[in-house]
Amino acid sequence: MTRAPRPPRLLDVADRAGVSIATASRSLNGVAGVSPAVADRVRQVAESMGFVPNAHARSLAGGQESSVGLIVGEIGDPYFTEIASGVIGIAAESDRLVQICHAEDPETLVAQVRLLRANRVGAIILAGSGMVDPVREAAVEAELASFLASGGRVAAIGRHSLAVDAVLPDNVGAGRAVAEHLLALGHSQVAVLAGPAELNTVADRLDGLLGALGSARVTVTHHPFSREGGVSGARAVLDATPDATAIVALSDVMAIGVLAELRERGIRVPQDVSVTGIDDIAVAAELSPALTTVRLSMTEIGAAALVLADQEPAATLRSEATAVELVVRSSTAAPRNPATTLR
Amino acid sequence: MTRAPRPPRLLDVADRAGVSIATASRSLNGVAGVSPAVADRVRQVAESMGFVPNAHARSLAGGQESSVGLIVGEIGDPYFTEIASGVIGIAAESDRLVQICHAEDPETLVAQVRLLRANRVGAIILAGSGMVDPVREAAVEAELASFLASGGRVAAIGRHSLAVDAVLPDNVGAGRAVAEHLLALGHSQVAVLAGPAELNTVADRLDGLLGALGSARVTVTHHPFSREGGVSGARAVLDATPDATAIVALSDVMAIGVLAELRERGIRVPQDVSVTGIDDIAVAAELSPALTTVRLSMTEIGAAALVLADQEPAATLRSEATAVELVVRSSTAAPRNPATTLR
DNA sequence: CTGAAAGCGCTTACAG
DNA sequence: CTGAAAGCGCTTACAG
Repeated sequence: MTRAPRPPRLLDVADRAGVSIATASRSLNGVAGVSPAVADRVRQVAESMGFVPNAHARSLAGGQESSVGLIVGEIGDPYFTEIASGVIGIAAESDRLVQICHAEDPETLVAQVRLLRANRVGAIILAGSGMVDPVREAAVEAELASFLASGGRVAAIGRHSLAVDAVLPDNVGAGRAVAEHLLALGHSQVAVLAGPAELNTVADRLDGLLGALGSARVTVTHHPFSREGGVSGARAVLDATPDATAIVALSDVMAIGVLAELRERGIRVPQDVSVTGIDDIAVAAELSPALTTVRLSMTEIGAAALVLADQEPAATLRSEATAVELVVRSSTAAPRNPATTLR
Repeated sequence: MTRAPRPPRLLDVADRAGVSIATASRSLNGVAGVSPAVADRVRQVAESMGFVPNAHARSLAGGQESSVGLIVGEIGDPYFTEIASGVIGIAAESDRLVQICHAEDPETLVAQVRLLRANRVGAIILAGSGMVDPVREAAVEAELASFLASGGRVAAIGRHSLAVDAVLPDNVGAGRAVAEHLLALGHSQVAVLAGPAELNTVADRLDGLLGALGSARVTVTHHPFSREGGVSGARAVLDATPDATAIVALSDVMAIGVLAELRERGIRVPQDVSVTGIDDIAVAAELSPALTTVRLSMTEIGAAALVLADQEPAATLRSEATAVELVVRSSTAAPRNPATTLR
């Protein structure tokens, strides 16, 4: 390997092609007003030299912003993975890179938005759930306002108190769909494993669920929105409310933990107890038993969020509601004989 | 919202603080040689103005490169998701953003490396498998050589013909571990569902497998490295070699498809046929039945790759081999009575 | 310890 | 159609 030669600059291309740097720039960017012959030659020279325009210089000089920032809770979580896949798909269509970062709480969120701003991304997609308490989002709000004010685009996924465009999966409807399904099956003893109460997503799903569950006897406990949260939630239910005939996890990932814990204890699903999730992540159909859940279509939602952010800003905030669909698989059935308990 | 005011610049901060732009820069970057009092004041002013340094200008002016580029096959594939999680974790420790892009073939790979170069990332992590045929990687090789020559860092995951540092999961050992497990169980009719033959990962896993399987009767067919590949592979096996007592998928994602197809047909695992995967993705333990597989620890490997790329370039290429571990779960057992077939 | 100035690699009015 | 020049927002020798 030779001594670190810097990559060729536009100037090098222009020299080699025998034109000015301005003409070279125009040729490479396909700006009108360059004779086709010259433009062609410049392009060939650039190609032959392996010229890659410096995106930083381009952005500094006022060229179009390109990349998109995506903030997720944790990319390893299938919910966020699918959103990321949708966002990356749309971004790739216009050769844009997606810069991904993690943020689980409002404080980290602010820091990540700043980092994305420092990198002058053209758009930011907020994939994490909003907080029920708007005060906790005030700092984020301010940071995003500055970004928007300087021409940035933002789209959130899910309800936020933030004044930004948003794609809104019908979380209330998802909760309701689960409730109606369980009611139709005849369940009246339902244990709900909710995620953190401070999240909008949880609040909405819970609203839909409790609103529709009506007369059924219901207990709600809160746990982390993770497999481990599902495991500990299942344990809590087994201890405190062993007469439950259905365990409702407010996310598929939690449901995975519930199924694991029940399997561990030899409790059969759905014969002894029914289990449901929400999200319909890709593996939901492959679980044991296959999980009854509600499809939110996160990949599509991720894609929709970037499409929304790419649109010209409107005078008024846009929000795009997306439909959900109950997917009945093998983890739910009519309740067992009410006389028995899980203990 | 007011008329798009541009974000504050370093100059604005300097003015407000009553110092030169040079001093402001030094203060904010913690460069030695500024009186503590002045530095403090500048930092406070910057904070109060919501100043976010322009990463592009900083990079252009010769400041440290920051972000890292990650090229995966498809972020929705758990194998890549886990790698991404590891990379993002390490990057976040030093406030770096990870720019993720997709590339499934060498041509796209070249384009993505260019895009990453244009964005002047400091390091590129190549997560996709290398190609058996080095000719197909020639263009990538050239592109990476330019990047390396201009001071970029690169680390590949898995064996490539590329002259770059690499973290090498023991794919040969993984194949061998599966073979030995099956042999110990008494299987002698093994159907192997391999991924695309052109991938190094597949070639290595196959080498280890076939080398150890020795006398056993083995058939090998190639399918896409996906759930669908597993489904069609299982169908092919059922049609062509119904006397197989074990189906070896060369990746967990394919194994998911195999399990789904067998379940569909009412073929019991492991009573009628044993099934194995490789990778040990997070959901492997939650499948029905829980999948016997080989743990590669992709999250750790992703992290190790960035750590490797972050090290000072060495005179000689570095490669870091990582260990694999057989994880026996419920999808394997001794073969059924040899007289029966899957049909 | 501090500042004036050059320069990073582009784009884009402004002239011609 | 083409070019000279200014400027984007920083960092870093170079002086003092």
